[in-house]
Amino acid sequence: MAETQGATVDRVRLAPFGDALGFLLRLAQIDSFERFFADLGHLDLRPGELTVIVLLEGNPGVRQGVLAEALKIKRAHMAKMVRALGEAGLIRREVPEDDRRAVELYLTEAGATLARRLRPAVTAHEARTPATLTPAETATLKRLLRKYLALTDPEGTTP
Amino acid sequence: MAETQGATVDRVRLAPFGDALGFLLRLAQIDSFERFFADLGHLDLRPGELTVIVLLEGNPGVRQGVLAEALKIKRAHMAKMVRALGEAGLIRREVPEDDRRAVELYLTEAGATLARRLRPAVTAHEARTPATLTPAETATLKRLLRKYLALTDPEGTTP
DNA sequence: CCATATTTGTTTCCTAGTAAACAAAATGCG
DNA sequence: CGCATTTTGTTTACTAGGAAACAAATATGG
Repeated sequence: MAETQGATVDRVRLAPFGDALGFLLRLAQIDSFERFFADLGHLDLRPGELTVIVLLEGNPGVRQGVLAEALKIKRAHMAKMVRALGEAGLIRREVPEDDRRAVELYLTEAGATLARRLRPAVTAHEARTPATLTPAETATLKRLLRKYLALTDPEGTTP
Repeated sequence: MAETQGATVDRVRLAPFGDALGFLLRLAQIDSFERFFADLGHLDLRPGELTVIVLLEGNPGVRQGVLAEALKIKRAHMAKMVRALGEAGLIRREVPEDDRRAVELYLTEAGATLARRLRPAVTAHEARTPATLTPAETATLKRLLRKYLALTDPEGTTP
């Protein structure tokens, strides 16, 4: 038995958090993260880095601050990922002529090769509906999350 | 202007992540976290600690491992919170006679006083529907999240 | 044109949480 | 009983990410 206290856990009264939206969202994100790893963990790349690599394929030359904002992570954190990906030889930083504060990001050859390898796995993962929801329910869930977030656009673009 | 590149952000092509469930969940959790802080930030207590204090009011003597499992955090992390809350004089650790590995948690007087002060704020926060969703939509969203998570029980108890 | 303010990215320190190795207690099986 | 296994909690080292202070470059208002 993995959990001696399995029976006891059932009796923790989670009120007033058990049905809170924030709590459900946290659990759902943990679960979704596990799904992500189950499908893509074999690629042994961190989720954030995988995201940047794949997005750079469709957005060559994007400024790292813009990418950070689109992904809702802070510039400070993006700077660290950019450094790591640069040291790994997967991306190239380029300072544009017209604004020498900025940094534009491009995939290196190695990065582009990796991106081509990642894309089908990512696409397959996205297409897979969670086992506990029907496709219609998944669509409704996504629609409500977008509405909650005041996003209107189901395409691959930021709001 | 806070964001010079605001216009540029709109043109980051987020495909294939822009409509991914995992991405939407991440954004939603960030938003929900901000809502939590907007309502409860003035209590200057960390969210995790607030959760433990309020839950201990309804679950006196719960074992810390059981509480960790119910909240889906690891025991290692719960151990740190327990130590911090103990040092702050808010909870008391008690080793039961019949199992001297275990630790049962109780609120101290100071902890109970704090819990009484927190409870109405938490209740009010939970009752508040997000501005972008109708109450019916919020209910549907929660129901779908519970189904996604394979939880059946909308009460304040773990599944 | 020049001083001031803002933007961009980086660094440093911090928080939340995980993973792995561990010790002590309890359980189980010969 | 006695030894191996499991459970419970802790410690240490790590990852993801944020906050604040900073420097360089650019924009702006006089």
